[in-house]
Amino acid sequence: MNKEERIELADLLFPNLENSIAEIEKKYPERNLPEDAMVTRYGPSPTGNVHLGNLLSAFCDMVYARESHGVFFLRIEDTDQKRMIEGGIDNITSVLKDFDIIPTEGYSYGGEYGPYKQSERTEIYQAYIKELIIKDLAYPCFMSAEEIESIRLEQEKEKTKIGIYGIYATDRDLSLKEIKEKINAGKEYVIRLKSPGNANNIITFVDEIKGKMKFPEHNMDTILLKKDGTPTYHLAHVIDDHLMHTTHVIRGDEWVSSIPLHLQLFEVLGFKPVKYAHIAPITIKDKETGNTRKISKRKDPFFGVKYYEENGIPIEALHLYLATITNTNFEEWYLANPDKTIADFTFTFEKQAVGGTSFDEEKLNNLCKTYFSRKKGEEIYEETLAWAQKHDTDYARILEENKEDMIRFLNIEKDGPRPRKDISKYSEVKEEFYYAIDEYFEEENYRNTSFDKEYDLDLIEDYLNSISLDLTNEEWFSQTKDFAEKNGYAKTPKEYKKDPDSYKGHVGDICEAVRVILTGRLKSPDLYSIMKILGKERIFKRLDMYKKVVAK
RNA sequence: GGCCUGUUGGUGAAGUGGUUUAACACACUGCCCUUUCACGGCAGCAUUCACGAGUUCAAAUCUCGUACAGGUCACCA
Repeated sequence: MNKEERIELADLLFPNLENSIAEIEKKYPERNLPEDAMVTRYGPSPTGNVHLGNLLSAFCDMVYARESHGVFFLRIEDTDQKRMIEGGIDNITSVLKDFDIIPTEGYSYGGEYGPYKQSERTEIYQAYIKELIIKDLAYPCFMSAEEIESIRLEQEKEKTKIGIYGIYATDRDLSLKEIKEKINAGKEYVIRLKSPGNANNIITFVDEIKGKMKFPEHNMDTILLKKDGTPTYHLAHVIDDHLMHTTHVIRGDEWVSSIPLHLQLFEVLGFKPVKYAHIAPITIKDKETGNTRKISKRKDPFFGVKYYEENGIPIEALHLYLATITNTNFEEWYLANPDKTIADFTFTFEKQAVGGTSFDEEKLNNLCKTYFSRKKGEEIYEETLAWAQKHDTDYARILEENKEDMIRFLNIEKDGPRPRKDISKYSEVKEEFYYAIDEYFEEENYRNTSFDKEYDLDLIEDYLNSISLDLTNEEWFSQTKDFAEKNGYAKTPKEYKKDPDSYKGHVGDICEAVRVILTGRLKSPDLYSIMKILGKERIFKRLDMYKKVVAK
């Protein structure tokens, strides 16, 4: 085909395009940003639930754009209408919102570089395809699924590379006449790239994360436009990221193998290529096989984003975990800087893992504890309440009714430099502080306490009568020791251990009895703080309850 | 099978040719602190970096081979 014929073909295939390439390009001017600013994008396809890996890549997009004062936009990649699921798009936007990963631009956020939904951009892709046909870099291909399948079988047998290329690309050099005949006969077709590559050439490429890589040049006549006129991911990616002036495409490792194709498309279309940063997959040990593998939506519902929400893992703690996966030096920095947040950290591609990253639940758990330990009681209260309103409305009611008490309980031992780390999830607050709520405490009625140990309840009653609740912690403990001594108990466990026969016990035994009576358990945060919050009236009420239970 | 990428302790990992007798964190164990539990402190936990060969005065770090693992090879993204 000569150029005139190709123009005729292009017009025949795409007769009614509204805008020329020149007009399209005009609508997407350079962005007015500082020189080093990164423009990143999250491009989910609304075909299922969002999982941890998706979240990680969106998180990376966000932090890199934020720290370089760039742009992070959301683009819905819905070119495959068949796989769309109902509510898929809304699900994506709401998950991003819930997880506090907020684009600065894009679908549902607005911006000048839209539309940010690929299904609304079909004509744009077609305009570029039309150009490629004129330039002899794309062609209509009429091969049927059966033909392609038989070629594949043959290639498998011959042990050659699988795909449509070279001699297998039978429709590559059809004449205009032949094409017209096929179209008139009602044959359906796709548009394929007329790949100018030679697989014997080696191309080198530098990934922002993985570093230098070598590949054979791309030589497949990859499908660019599907039978229904919509683009494949590859075409849409290259055109959109060109027009939207994306500087860095941060995406999953699974895309590495299409780098040669994408690079070739940038070249063929005359675009400046983006920089790529391929994130190592989050992996998990498969329970059945014992092998490490990438997390999957189907096999690991656990890694669906809902899990975190439902179990009350704080979003910020999850961010912390994503940050430790993103940059291997983050965790150490965070621990060394107790007063700083993620936004103060500078992420770099160099510090990003190259191989797979195993999901470590223990680590997440620990990060959550650190997160809670750094929060004030008020904050924990508010966040827990917000969570409970969604997932445990009964507890939300209780929290609201006991707001002041709860905050005081949550603040116990928060003043010092070494805060407690006993909560890792919102859902644990209820269990950890059930004794803070009279209603629960009465219900529980020492259910989890074993009564094999007998306490001198008269003595404890005397003690509780004698102790004032207006003391400092030091004064209280010193008085408690005095009380212990007066009543035949050792002042310290050490003294007791030296000469157990001379004492009935030691001060710790008295504290233990009080602790069991007031909280129903052997372990608790600072006892005197609890006593102060409860007040005398509730203290004696609990003592009476305890007596009744023991009497049974 | 082709192509690409990995492989460091119980776990996540730092490490880019020589102050590495391999950081840090999690987990675990022991001790200390202590009214309990946490928190915190100290100590222990890889004489060795999948294996084999090579380059070098010097290798976890560079090269090659082997094994294993992961990814990918759709009119899905």
